[in-house]
Amino acid sequence: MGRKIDMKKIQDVTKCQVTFSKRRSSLIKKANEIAVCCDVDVAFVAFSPSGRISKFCSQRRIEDVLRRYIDLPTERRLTHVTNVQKKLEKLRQLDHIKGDASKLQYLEKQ
Amino acid sequence: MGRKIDMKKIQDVTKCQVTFSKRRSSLIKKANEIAVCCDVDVAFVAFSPSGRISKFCSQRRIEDVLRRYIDLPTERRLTHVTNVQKKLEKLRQLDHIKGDASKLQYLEKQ
DNA sequence: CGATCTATATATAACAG
DNA sequence: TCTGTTATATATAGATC
Repeated sequence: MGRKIDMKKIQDVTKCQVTFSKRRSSLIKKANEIAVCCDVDVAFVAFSPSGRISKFCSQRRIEDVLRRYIDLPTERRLTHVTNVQKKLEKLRQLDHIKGDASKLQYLEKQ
Repeated sequence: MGRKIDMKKIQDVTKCQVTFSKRRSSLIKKANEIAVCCDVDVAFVAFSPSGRISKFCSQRRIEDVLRRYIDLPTERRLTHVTNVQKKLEKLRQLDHIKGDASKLQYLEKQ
């Protein structure tokens, strides 16, 4: 979408805020879509460095969904790490070695 | 993206699972992008009806991010409902008035 | 199920006002 | 900052294997 950007922190403060605002809207929109269409309870929370908080929840009380997760037995939580997150973690390790995020991400998709 | 679908629960079980799987991947990918590019801590949790759990967190321990939110004073949390969520809620009310069956599902969850 | 392909629908970076 | 436009990059429904 739009011109491609590197997978690294946006240094320009204004540009970073604009990007955050736009992407947050899209993210929440999609969270709502998956919640409705796939009938799942979804909760999303984001803390910005400046202390701002963004959240979305498909139910009335986000606390219930979040606590439902936190209250799970530890071993149950650990077994539910998604494959996608595993891939992301693998990517981070590669990034650390080669130091070029955008190139590695391209490789990861192959 | 792809052929448009209605904003209502996908009745076909197989189709619903496929859609959930695809959209979850995209959602987590975007959550990671906004976390990195905008330097924010993000947490995402989803409970499917069948009991499956999906999560993503930009930090090592998702519990920390979720609890960080839950532990906020109630009034602080309430003041941080995003404008997008407000719009979604307003949309639901309008939908209710118009009586579109597929949109009534929103209200049921409230 | 999971992967891949293709035609569309969306998302969005850069820009303009 | 906020809104709107536009050119591109992504996401994804449906189909097929």
